[in-house]
Amino acid sequence: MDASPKKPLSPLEHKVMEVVWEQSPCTAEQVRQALDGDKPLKDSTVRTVLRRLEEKGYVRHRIEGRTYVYHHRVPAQQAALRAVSGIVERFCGGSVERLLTGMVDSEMISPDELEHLARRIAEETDGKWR
Amino acid sequence: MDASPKKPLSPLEHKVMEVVWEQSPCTAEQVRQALDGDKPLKDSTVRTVLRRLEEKGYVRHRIEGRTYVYHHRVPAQQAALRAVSGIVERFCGGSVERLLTGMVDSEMISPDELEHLARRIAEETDGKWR
DNA sequence: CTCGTAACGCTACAAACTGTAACATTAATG
DNA sequence: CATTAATGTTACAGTTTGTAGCGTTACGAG
Repeated sequence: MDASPKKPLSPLEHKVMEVVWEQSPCTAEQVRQALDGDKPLKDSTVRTVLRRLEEKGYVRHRIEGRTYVYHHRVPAQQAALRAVSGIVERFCGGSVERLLTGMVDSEMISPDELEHLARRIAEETDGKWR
Repeated sequence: MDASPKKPLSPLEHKVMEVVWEQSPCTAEQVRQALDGDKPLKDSTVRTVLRRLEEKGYVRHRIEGRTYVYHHRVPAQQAALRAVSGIVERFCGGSVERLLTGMVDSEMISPDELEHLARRIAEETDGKWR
């Protein structure tokens, strides 16, 4: 089977994915509209990107009537994790600790908050598993 | 001023950066040797990559005698954090919590370990500041 | 049944990025 | 001054990205 996608997303692909993640099942046209902003893309452009995303394994489509309805294959969070673990791997020599320390140092999160979250998560999973 | 680099690194650039991060100040030749493995690169190749890395703001060089000595401009950890925060931003809607939850769910780190680290980090920073 | 139209398929293409490198220049050094 | 170690300059093919045009086709309106 084709494992989860590992290829990185280009900026535009990313924007498209954001829409897909948010709108769950959606058509190319919906994506196009969601993205229109300052620079409206041609529908063919959007469809190309979606096709590439499908090739990369990020989305899949089903046919409804004669319309392609796309939906993501991997949840945003999973994609994020994959990306993060890649980063941790490459930049921090695989040390999650160093990453967390860094997140605190750089004030991405406060020590307190981190501890809080950690505890909560521990509790939750604890309840769930044991 | 040129803010810290935001451009992503290509695979090869990344490998080079790893060497630079590890060997601190180093020459192109040193990098080349560190990378030689199965596929030795020409020195000009390495120098090109280093130059590009300098353009991207990841390294800087000083001249020693007539040799370029490179050193990183941003520590590996900082680069990692920058990357991670970008990810959290884009994939998780800025929620660090969701990221952590995900890291636990995906077993990147166990709940216990996370709690442990969190506590230690909290203590450390606490001790450092107050 | 005929047409306009909505949707998709296929193909293209220039710009930027990557990996890789050859060749030119230049400044110490013996 | 010739050799050589280092850098400067330039190139180039392959891939990725952003963007899109054009062709085909199945429906629904008339």
